[in-house]
Amino acid sequence: MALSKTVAENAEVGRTGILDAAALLFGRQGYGAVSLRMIAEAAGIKAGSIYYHFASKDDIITEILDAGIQAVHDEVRDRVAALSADAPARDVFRAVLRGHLCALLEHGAYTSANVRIFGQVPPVVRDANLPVRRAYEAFLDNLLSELKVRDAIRSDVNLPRFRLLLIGALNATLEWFDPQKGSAEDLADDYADTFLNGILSQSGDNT
Amino acid sequence: MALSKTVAENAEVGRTGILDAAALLFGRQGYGAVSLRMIAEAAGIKAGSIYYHFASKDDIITEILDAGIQAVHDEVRDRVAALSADAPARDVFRAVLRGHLCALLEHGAYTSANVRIFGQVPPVVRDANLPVRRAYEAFLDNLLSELKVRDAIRSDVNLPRFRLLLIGALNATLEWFDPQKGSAEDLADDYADTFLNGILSQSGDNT
DNA sequence: CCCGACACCTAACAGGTGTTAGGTAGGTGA
DNA sequence: TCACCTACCTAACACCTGTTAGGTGTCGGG
Repeated sequence: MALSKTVAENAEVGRTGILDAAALLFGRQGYGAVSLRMIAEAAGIKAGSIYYHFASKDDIITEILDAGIQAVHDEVRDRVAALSADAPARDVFRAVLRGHLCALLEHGAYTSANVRIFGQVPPVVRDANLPVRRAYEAFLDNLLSELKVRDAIRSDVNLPRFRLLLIGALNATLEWFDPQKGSAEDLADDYADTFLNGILSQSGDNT
Repeated sequence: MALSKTVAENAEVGRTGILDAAALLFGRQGYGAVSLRMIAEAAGIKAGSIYYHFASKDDIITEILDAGIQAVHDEVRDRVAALSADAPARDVFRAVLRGHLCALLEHGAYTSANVRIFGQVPPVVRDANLPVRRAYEAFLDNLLSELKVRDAIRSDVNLPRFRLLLIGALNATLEWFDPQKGSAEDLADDYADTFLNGILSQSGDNT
């Protein structure tokens, strides 16, 4: 009875439970600061049992990193795909920002872990994550250059550099974003306006 | 002779050498991943000797965090102060971005350590860093609101939020910036143009 | 020539690290 | 009923952690 319930719980937890717990801890405390014993405790098991599901600590983090990027990529792709083919450039740009920010800020233990610890993970782990990362970057670059071809984006904008600026600004939001002070979608729309229009007065004052 | 040379080296190193080595390592590998023995080795001494200069690991990191913010604050303040009082808004904005990026990207072991590990440091350390951090933020807010009063920035721009967007985008550059592919000043000017003017075509296409 | 002071050293402490070998309880299919 | 598989467990491994106590050599001042 008590035991069968335990089994049922673990059946729901298991491998996924370990990943969830690890993603949360890595994102909050950094890669080197989180031990397998912390992860195990958060997942409700003992440290040694992790090795039934994963070959090493690096193995766990590799999987988390990939899932983090993929979640954002999927969310952005779906939102853009939901638009009609001739949607205004402003709407496409908004969909990108909304997808990225919602995935990052609202259901993103894996995503925020990726943003926070990618820079401090062993080189072999970072290299393993690069293909998924590059795929998302290429997807964004394609989207942006399509807008440029449509003449919606100024021709003098350096697109790869703007993509870096954009992703950097978006990812940085998880350092201060508070869902109680406004939704991720509102934030995305506000950011979109800033990026599209700039902050300079139309009057062109420069005194 | 050999010994006196060692002493001379240590006189130059000592406390500062420990801080320099620690800042570099913390920035690269994260707070929890860097041990006192690593710092000691990088500084050319033994782990126990660190306690002659610092009371604890937290003590070291606290000092690094403060110095990191202060370096950026000083650089930006000096560059803005060097402008004439009636300098065009565009020049003021450029000076801010140049100062921040140069401090961050060109001589910033402390600064980049701050950006990378502030989020993963023990709460007590983070709290100790908040006053210096808030001072820089307030300085930037003042600068920006001055530009707004001068009618250079559109009235519908949410300044505190734009400041977060700006700092986030600037800080993110150290994840990819390569000094061999262009100077920090050029990057700053490019970013400034993007923020001021936006990326949208003047023609206002939205098809 | 001796006295501190300075800046380091060694050796050890209790506890934490990733990882492994071997054991065990409960459910499944024959 | 039996064997097997899954998903965990315990105990230990060698090593690394922040930190401390006490020792050592070199220096400038009296």
